[in-house]
Amino acid sequence: MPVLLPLALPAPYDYLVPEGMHVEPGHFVIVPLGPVEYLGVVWPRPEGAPLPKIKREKLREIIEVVNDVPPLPPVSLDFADWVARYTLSSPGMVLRMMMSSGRAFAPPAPRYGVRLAGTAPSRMTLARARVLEAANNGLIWVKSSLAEAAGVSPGVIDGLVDAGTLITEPLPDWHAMPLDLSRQRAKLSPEQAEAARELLVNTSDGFVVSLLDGVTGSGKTEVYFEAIAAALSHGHQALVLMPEIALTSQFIARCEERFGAKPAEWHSGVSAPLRGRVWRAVAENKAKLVVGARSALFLPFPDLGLIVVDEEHDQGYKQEERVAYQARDMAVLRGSLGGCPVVLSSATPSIESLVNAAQGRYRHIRIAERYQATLPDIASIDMRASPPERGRWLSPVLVDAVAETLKRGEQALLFLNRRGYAPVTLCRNCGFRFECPNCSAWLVEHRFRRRLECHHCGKFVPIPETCPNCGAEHSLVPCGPGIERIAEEIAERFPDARRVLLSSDLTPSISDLRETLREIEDREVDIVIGTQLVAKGHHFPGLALVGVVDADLGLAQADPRAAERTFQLMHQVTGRAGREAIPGRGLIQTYMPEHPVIQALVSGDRDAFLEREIAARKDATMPPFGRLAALLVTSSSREGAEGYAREVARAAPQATKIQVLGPAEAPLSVIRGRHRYRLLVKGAREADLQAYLRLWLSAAPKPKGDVRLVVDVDPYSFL
DNA sequence: AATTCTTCGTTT
DNA sequence: AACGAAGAATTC
Repeated sequence: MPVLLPLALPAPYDYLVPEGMHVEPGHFVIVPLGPVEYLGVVWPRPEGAPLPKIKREKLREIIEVVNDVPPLPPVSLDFADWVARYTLSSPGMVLRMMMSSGRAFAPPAPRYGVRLAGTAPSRMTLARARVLEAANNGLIWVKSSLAEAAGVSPGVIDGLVDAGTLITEPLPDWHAMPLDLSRQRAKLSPEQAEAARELLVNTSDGFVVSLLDGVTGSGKTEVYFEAIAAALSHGHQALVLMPEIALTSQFIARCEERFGAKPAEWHSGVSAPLRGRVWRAVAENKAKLVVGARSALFLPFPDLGLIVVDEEHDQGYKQEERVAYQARDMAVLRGSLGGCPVVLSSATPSIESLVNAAQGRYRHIRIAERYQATLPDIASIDMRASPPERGRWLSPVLVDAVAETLKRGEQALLFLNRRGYAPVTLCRNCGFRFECPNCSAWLVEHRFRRRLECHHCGKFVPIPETCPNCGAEHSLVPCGPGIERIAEEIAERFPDARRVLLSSDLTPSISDLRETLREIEDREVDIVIGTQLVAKGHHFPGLALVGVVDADLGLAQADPRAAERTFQLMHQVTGRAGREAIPGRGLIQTYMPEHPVIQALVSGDRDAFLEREIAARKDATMPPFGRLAALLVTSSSREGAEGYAREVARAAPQATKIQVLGPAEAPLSVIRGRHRYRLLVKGAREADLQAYLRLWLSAAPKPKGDVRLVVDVDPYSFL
């Protein structure tokens, strides 16, 4: 029997099944490998596949079947093979992603909760009465959640346990979510109702991809909730993928409102024991609704009836390290293998998805109207015509708009997609610039943490007093703005406003971030200053003005998706303004107001911009009209990386519809002390890129020494 | 991933 | 000759 191990091996290994043992594909088994034992999964042998070519006497026996873990469903095995073939990674590494919950394979630690026993405590207090009332439903409660529900401290619960009023009982492994599908759904506008009707048709019969394309604030979530409700009511499981899991608290609250129960969460912030329980609950078909980051796609759903990819355009869906995959695309693959409908939702769909919709592969559902609100009025600020004062970064036009907004008692948001205080620090005396010793990048000043940081390797040094090059004192000057510097300028200009700075490096825990977001929602803040974080799908009801500090930042990159990305980001962040009763306004600071991206944002003519962008992609046969793969060669020595990259390039086979570009030194030529060279493979849409790459890599010499080669199919980063 | 095998250079 | 470290090869 083939057994796949969660290791970087090229294929499953064969094992003998001992007399009396019964195994099926998907079963977890313990097998010997060399001198050690591993947990692996019995794998199906593809039809017509050659029997093992190794000598029969070399085969060893399976040690045992792990029966207390539910087996991987057949669709998961199929999915793992497909993902491995598509990404050119080893199937074992994909299996590792599927098994990444570790704890699921240890017998689950018994957990205890408390239940009301009936006997009243001899001493009754107000707090105890509240607990009794909350626990009156006869259910078993987790201690901490009972304390929270009753609004008392955990000590009160322990006191009642000692008094015998509450008794300790084992908790079930998973609270089968008491889904309430009979709930009154939110009132849908006629346009939403029509979109929901269309979506329900699309998602009622097996694999179909729907692109739910609705302007920010059009209520896409309510629309796809209808499809989720339908899948759940048929008894299927449903999965919602989100790009930024830190920002899902609002979504979870809405799920609770709509379905009467919290969905299972799956992301890096979930504790290891809970991940184990979620994994098992998914495999046992007990967890019916899962919300998660891209890795949730690899959970062992036995009966998945719907996949929703929210904010499908988001770059966060692309995993770069280890197995390089695009979760949005793999979601479509998972849907097709499982015969399950897929919904891609966005206010600014990716060019890839729009082209797929236009060519009929996806069904396009558009919602043009905002629900109970109008779209924000967007204008650009020509920084050449109304420049900021020296050493400042906000144009007088934007400052006035913020002042006006505050006067009306409304909220303003300033967006700059650059962490830290200043991107470069230099010496006024000798011109020295602080550079990372391990990377070809400047050190970014983080004034809040009083240090210079490298954003690529994490190295940091305290901000020195004197120039390390010429020794001059007080000669170091920060150059250019980061988000902390904008916060400083805002603090100087609006000292009385309540301000909050949101940046991924300043908000350590997910719960802190959620708390801050709640404060903003509850209007405890007047001005929000933030990076990327604030652009992503969070709804602030009091927000009237969004100011983009530097719209040109993303346009400078030599990246085929730079324009698309900038448009999406600007559109998303300005779309935060003006919901519900407040009309919104977006102001975009730029030195090139005539740029098509800025023009498209200001005029609101998305379609004209997209048409141009699509035509440009088509001309250059860039994705989705052509296919790309990137090869990255790294080594601690420049010569080693360059030399091997050239050898690999020389081994490239001839093919009519595929060309190889490079090698070229990567734009970020050194990261973490490793020199980087890139090769780009460009193929026609119909070309079998994976077959070509496999042929090529088998013909290429093996990397020697510390040289590494990684393949990235459908790359999104060109650095 | 973990272990063993191979190679090469150094030490006694 | 013996030892040890580093890198390559193997595991079914």
